[in-house]
Amino acid sequence: MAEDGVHDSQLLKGVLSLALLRLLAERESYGYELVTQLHELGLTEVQDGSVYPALGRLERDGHVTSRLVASSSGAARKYYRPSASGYAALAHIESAWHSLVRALEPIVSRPVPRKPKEASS
Amino acid sequence: MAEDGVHDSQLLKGVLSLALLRLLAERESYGYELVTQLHELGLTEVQDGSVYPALGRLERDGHVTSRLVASSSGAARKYYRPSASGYAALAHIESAWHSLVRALEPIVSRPVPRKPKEASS
DNA sequence: ACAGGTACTTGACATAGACAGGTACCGTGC
DNA sequence: GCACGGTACCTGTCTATGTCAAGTACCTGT
Repeated sequence: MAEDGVHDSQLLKGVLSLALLRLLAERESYGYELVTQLHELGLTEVQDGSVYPALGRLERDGHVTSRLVASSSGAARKYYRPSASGYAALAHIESAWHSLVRALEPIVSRPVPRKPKEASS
Repeated sequence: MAEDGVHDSQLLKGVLSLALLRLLAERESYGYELVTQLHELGLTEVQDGSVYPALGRLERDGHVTSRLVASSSGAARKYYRPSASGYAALAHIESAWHSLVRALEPIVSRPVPRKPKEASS
């Protein structure tokens, strides 16, 4: 068990763009590689079919720019890097993420009061 | 500033049911009160229009049971409490949440390498 | 009777992911 | 030369969840 890997699709929402932006801030990269990196981070459920559209959205919103680079070992790669607005968005989302984590902490980090049934002693 | 309150609708997805289930594990409650509690936790963006459907889903999925209780100061309240399956679901979602937080930590807790533009001295 | 707070419900709408399929490039083996 | 598998990307369809806005209903105080 605990063979985790997040696997709760809803929780991923919004987090993907955060992770992507953050990874790209670290260094320019492309979809295929980002998927691999996400998997290594433990986000094993993330599909490439989620990543490419996400990158598309980031680009559409002007948060990243892309350039095509021919590869000698397969199809051409589309490298992305954050734009100035991407850095701003990253800061914003990251702060929202921290707020969320902090907001949830008081309740999730407290042991669950077990009381599945009334212990009618 | 910092008047935050998460406000990134996508990030809330999936987290709402976690928070709701957790709060209900703490003690039986009803929609209106849960909304208030969430706001106090810092989840100020959560609308009652999100909470009631969420509670409905939890009930539909058998994770909570409800009972109607007349109130002497307004409309009747629908009190919810987790079922056995709700406790199981809570444990599951909570573990997924922790995995997610842990997975993101290595990247978000590192200072962002600022490089908005090539410093062409 | 009416205003206003309490409390729940509903429907139209938007969005992000999951999933599955398709395209295309490249080097290797035969 | 050609099939094959790995690299790389794109797209369409479906579903879940939230947002927003509106509506219903109960109860108390005036």
